[in-house]
Amino acid sequence: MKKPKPKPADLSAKIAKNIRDAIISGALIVDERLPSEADLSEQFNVSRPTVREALKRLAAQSLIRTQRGATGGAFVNRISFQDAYPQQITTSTLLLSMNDVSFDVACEARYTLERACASLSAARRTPDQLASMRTEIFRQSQPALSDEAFCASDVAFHRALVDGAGNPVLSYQLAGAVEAMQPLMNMITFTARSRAAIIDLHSQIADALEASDAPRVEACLTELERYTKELAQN
Amino acid sequence: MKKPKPKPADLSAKIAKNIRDAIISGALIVDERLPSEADLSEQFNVSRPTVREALKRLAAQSLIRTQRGATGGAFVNRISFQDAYPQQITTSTLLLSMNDVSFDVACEARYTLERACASLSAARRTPDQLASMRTEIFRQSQPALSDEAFCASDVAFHRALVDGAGNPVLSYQLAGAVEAMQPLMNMITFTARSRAAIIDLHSQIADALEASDAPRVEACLTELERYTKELAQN
DNA sequence: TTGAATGCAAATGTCAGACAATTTATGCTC
DNA sequence: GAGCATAAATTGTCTGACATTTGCATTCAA
Repeated sequence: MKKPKPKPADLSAKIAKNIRDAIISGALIVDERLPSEADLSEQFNVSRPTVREALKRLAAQSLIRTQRGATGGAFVNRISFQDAYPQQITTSTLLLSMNDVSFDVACEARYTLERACASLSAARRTPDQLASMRTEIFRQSQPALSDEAFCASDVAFHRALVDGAGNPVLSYQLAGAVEAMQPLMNMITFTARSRAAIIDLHSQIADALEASDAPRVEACLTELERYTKELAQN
Repeated sequence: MKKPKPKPADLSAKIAKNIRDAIISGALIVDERLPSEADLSEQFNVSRPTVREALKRLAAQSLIRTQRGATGGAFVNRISFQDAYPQQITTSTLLLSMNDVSFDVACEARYTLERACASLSAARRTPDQLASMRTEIFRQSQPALSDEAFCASDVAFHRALVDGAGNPVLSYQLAGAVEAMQPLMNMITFTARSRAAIIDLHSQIADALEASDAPRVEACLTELERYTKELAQN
């Protein structure tokens, strides 16, 4: 009655949750070494394989890392933004492909978030980031570029724009939204004319960022959103 | 020479990557059943415990689910937004706490993203979502509320605002940014006066959303960001 | 005395086989 | 035909063992 359906979690899941909670709460701090697998199996009263399954779950989330040898063991991992990117992107990509998210909805989310970065990026973008954008624009102008490579360059351009905001938290959150769109974008075939239109908007964005003209960046992004949706309908 | 440092991944990690790639590429489709653990151990030429470690890694990412019994096995999971929320929040929270992200940077990211939702939410928020916000505002006005409960209600209010945009992708991406801030917010002590100021802004936001006045929502959020940062400095 | 080689110990990685628990399908009985 | 018992398939867990890696202490030689 008290538990009508809350599934009776497996032992390895319970143990993983136990350790995960300890990490989140701060009871286990970064780089701290967990007890050995043998010790853990004794503490939790389970066998070593079960403990290992639990540790692998945590390793899959980058919460711990393991090291062999005499002073080895499992250590609480300092999750870096770099560690978190691939997972974030994988999850976002699968969310879009598995849940019948329409192109328009995904596109709207992406450009809405990106516009949010516009004013910060206009104020803070570094010369380096501007140069990255110009490089990608040049790459996109090569007619021999495949559609996929064009999309990849498009992603790189927009990531440089986002990184221009100089806020790592923002960059991380946006990575999922921007990169997860790529498989959807890959389904579009770009004509020479549509490429030219996109490149033109990219150039305007780069110019506006260089001039610290945030409203114009936002306007270009809005136009880019509209144009992308239009392309996707054909 | 070809591999200066690429770590020699463990067998269970290799197998997990193998299956994960198959899922991402679409070679394995949603709800498809993987071979049994015995079959997999034969296919990959490893023992069953090793296969199981690999499957647990995938289960930790919600890529598969397992079921016992005669017709049981491991099935490709349809990742729902609901599945992805907790992971997204856990990762975001740890990223903030483990990487010395300053309160200001996290706060800026959060409110920048939230402002991005303002115009959509002003146009689309449902009466239900407005009611949720009013409910949270009322809750926040109870003087007996603990600081932690006040923060939790604050999160609920802002999530209703974000959900008002009616874009699940946006809601998902924002969840990480908003919820991950909570541990940082919990370190603030709210005086009666600061609570009143926050509640007043919340009310203004709800009013502006009801009136579909997007610019005013954005202005209030900006003021709320400024005020929150000010509180954090004391 | 110093340095390098060696061996030991501790820990994770892997394997093999067995049994338990759970769920479905099957076949038997009435 | 319905209901019940049984069997089969599959994951969950345990036990024990061996392989591999790594750090450290010890030992031996220069």
